[in-house]
Amino acid sequence: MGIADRKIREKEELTRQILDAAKALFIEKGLHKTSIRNIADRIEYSPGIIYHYFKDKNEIFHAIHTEGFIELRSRLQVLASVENPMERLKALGTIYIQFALENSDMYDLMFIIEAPMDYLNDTNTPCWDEGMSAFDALKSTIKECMDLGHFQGQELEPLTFMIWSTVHGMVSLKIRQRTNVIDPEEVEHIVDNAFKAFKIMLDKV
Amino acid sequence: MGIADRKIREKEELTRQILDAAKALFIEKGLHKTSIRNIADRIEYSPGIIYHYFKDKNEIFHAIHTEGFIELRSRLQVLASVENPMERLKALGTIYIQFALENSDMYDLMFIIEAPMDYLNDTNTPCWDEGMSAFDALKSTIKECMDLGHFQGQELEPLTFMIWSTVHGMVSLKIRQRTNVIDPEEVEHIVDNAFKAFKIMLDKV
DNA sequence: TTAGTTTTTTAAACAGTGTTCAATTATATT
DNA sequence: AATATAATTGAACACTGTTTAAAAAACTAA
Repeated sequence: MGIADRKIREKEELTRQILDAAKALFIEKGLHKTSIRNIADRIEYSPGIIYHYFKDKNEIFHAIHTEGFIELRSRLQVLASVENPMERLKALGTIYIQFALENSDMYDLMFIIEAPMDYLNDTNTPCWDEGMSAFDALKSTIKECMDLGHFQGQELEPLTFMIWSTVHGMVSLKIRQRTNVIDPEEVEHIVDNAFKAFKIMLDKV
Repeated sequence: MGIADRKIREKEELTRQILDAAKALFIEKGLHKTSIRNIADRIEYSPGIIYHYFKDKNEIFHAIHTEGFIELRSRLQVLASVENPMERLKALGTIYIQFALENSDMYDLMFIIEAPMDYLNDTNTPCWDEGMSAFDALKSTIKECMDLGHFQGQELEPLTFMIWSTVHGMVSLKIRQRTNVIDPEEVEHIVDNAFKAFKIMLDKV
């Protein structure tokens, strides 16, 4: 059935249009100032149509959050060539921070706002797959470090969560404008310097 | 003028009523589900009245955020009796985390949501005083640690921001439901264990 | 080509949001 | 008691996410 195929294709195309419009508006106007009507306006459809393609706004947020993880994963691909696990761990942090600060709205969506997690709760999805696989990737790198004798006296999972928390903490304080505790001229480089401080620490233990 | 005094007192009383109602609703319904009309309903006034006491919703958020800092500061008072700065630093982290998890809506208000920072921007307030003084308190404890020979090769400010980021990262990932990357049964204690991992690290450097 | 069926899309409505402001009510002063 | 001042309200405005009956479009079969 060629017609049925085309219909499926058309449905997918509109789904993409909605997500692309939403994504573009997130960057242009910010996450909070993007409404369903804004998205509908941009794709030149009535607002109602969106609810035939997505359950609610949270599902749109979740879908884009998933695409953010795909982008992050692809950025982390280059780490495969880094042999030394300690070097790889540090490079992972650098890429993570870079991703967060270059795509702060996307990072916000992935790791700060409630919407994508609310979607998981609403649909009774027990696991946050995207988060889990990212966490596992970090965990396995840290495991390799431990196998080489680093981080002695530490447990793998708490340590992994702690390291993730450190970089998340830095970028989320920056994104949510809590870095104004420091000299405004220095703010630009504070995250960089703080991450350097963290790398110094990691090397010592 | 007794009448003028009473008028001032009455104005202060209504201001307090508004803030108390808002605070109570934040805890009962959550930050996001509390509206100006909810607050007005609770104090049995019309919604319009609130705008004679506060510029906008952000100012209410900011005012309560300030009270959160007073509460946090008072909790940190006990640290004065801890002589050893390393012990004090670790105890500071413990109290900070406890405060955050016991008053997650208040923590959200203080360190995650945009509203109080938006208020500072709207009113052209250059400094985030509450954040700065909390940061300075942390900084001076870490300075004492460094004077005793800890954290060699580190710069004070980046290190301070890094340590803050670590605890902030842990609690904010928890508060915004990103801890579901771990076995649900372990989630309860993950922040505790991660902070233990951090303390082990601090002791080694 | 026409008639009937199915799918897609819309417009309007609902209940809510923050905010503003003219009109009203209450209080204080002369 | 009349006037001036301050406090409070209610309705309106321009939004928000979401639902749904109705209209439009597309497809199928005679």
